[in-house]
Amino acid sequence: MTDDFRVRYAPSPTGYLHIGNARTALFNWLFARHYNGTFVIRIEDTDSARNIENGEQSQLENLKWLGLDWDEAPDKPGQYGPYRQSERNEQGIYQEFIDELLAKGLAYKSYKTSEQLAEERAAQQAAKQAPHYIYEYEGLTNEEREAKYADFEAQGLKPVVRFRVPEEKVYAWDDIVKGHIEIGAKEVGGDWVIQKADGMPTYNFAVVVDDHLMKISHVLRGDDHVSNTPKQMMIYEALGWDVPKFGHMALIINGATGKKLSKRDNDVLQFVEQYRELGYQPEAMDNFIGLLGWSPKGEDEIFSLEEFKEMFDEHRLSKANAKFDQKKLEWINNQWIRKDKDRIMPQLFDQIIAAGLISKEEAEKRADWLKEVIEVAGVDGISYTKQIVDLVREPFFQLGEVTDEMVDYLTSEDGRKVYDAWEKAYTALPDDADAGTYMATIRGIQNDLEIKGRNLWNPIRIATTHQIQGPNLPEMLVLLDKPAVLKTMADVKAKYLD
RNA sequence: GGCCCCAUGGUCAAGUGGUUAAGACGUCGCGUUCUCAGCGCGGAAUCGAGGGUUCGACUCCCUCUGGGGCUACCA
Repeated sequence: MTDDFRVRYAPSPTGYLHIGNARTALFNWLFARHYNGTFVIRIEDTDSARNIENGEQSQLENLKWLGLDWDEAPDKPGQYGPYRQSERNEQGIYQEFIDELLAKGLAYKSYKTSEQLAEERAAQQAAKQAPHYIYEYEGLTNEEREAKYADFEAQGLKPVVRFRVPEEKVYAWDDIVKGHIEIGAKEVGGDWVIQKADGMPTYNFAVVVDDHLMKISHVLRGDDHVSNTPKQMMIYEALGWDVPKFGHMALIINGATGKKLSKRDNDVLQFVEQYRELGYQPEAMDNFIGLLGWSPKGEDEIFSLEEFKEMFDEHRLSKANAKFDQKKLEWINNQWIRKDKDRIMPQLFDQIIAAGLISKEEAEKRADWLKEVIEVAGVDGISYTKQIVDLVREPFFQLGEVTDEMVDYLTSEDGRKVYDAWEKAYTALPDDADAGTYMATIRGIQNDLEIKGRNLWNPIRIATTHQIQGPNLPEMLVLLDKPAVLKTMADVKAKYLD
């Protein structure tokens, strides 16, 4: 580890780990690990009203699940702690710098009520002006201003602290992903709040203080922070601090709405947790997310975290927003599921057990059989492990309905002939016949009756499994219990053929 | 409205002045096969539009159009 590269992921515990956050975390991790730097996690919990119960814990847990680790965090204190802003605030870390700005006259106390602010804003909008904070102490001396403060205090008003924006300045930086960007100070909307009435610092202020104190060298974050950057640069400047390098990554877009992926979009699964429950693999999530807004040199698409780490190059970060492509995620997960079946098998067992198709004990007892069932049922076609349930249910655990179409196959002239021949042949076969034997038996019927294709296979398939389509029939027959199949056949015969 | 960013097929994207414009997902077709899945093969973009610059532009510049982000005592 070197101190040259110190990056951080700074979530606020207002919800569970979101795909967009996971991506920010992943790229920061990649950046840190690729350059042998330090990866810091800082919790930005300055909005107590929005913090949720298990937000922090759940986010960290899901980050771990994704295979990310960190060097400094609330649960792993380093030398720049604490790592929660609420705790840092309690220690007066922000207050110190707020006082400094106040003393230097670079910030001031403002007592305007939210009603006043709303009025001002409404008036400006009505006049077709951009909303812009109106400085209330224009032309006053320090003493006069202090006197006003005292007045307001006497009225019982609580102040916020606003930063006095140097309107004439222009802030510019060379963005790691977007290149040169410059934004005039007057565009930030006027003097902005650095400390709320409840004493908490605001995001744009705390982030600067913390990034500086934690010696963060590179800030990789979402595009949506571009317009915050000038605000933050003002603080660095006012406090005489060096500015870190910024990199603003393109956003992940909801394909349906075309907008930034939002927690309120119900048409897309938003949270890592949800994918985890469906049986997506962490490797697949990393793989997919790592390819959203970033591309490797070659033509391969399947990469492990370790490979991403080796290849990582911040210059290959994309500038354009990327739509979230669920289909591609499914394909990538399929690739990871198939990559190492033995590793996935326990998860598949769990899904089948959870669905109530088999008990845990029974699954263990018949593990070899269940493994075969999973394989034959078509595990190679699933997108996530939970899908295996629907694949194995019929005919291995339950029988489906016999549809009209199936009855037609069964009761046709060919169907009846095939059924009789099959019943005779199958009954005569040993209980442990293998797939080759079943295949040969069916081929034999084909030769004898000169019936082939669907007219041959469907009646047998339907009589034994109640299915008209499914995995290879001979392979299924090997896995099905012969007495049960005979019973199924007898029932079908009694109901439709007699 | 203002400011900022972006623009190669449905999607993710490679490509940094001269290429038959990679690859992947998805999709369509064909093949394998009783069917499904899988697998194999194949089809589909002239690079948002219009101007420039250049012997030559997907690649550079400008304008337009389109999309996105921000515009809180949220982060």
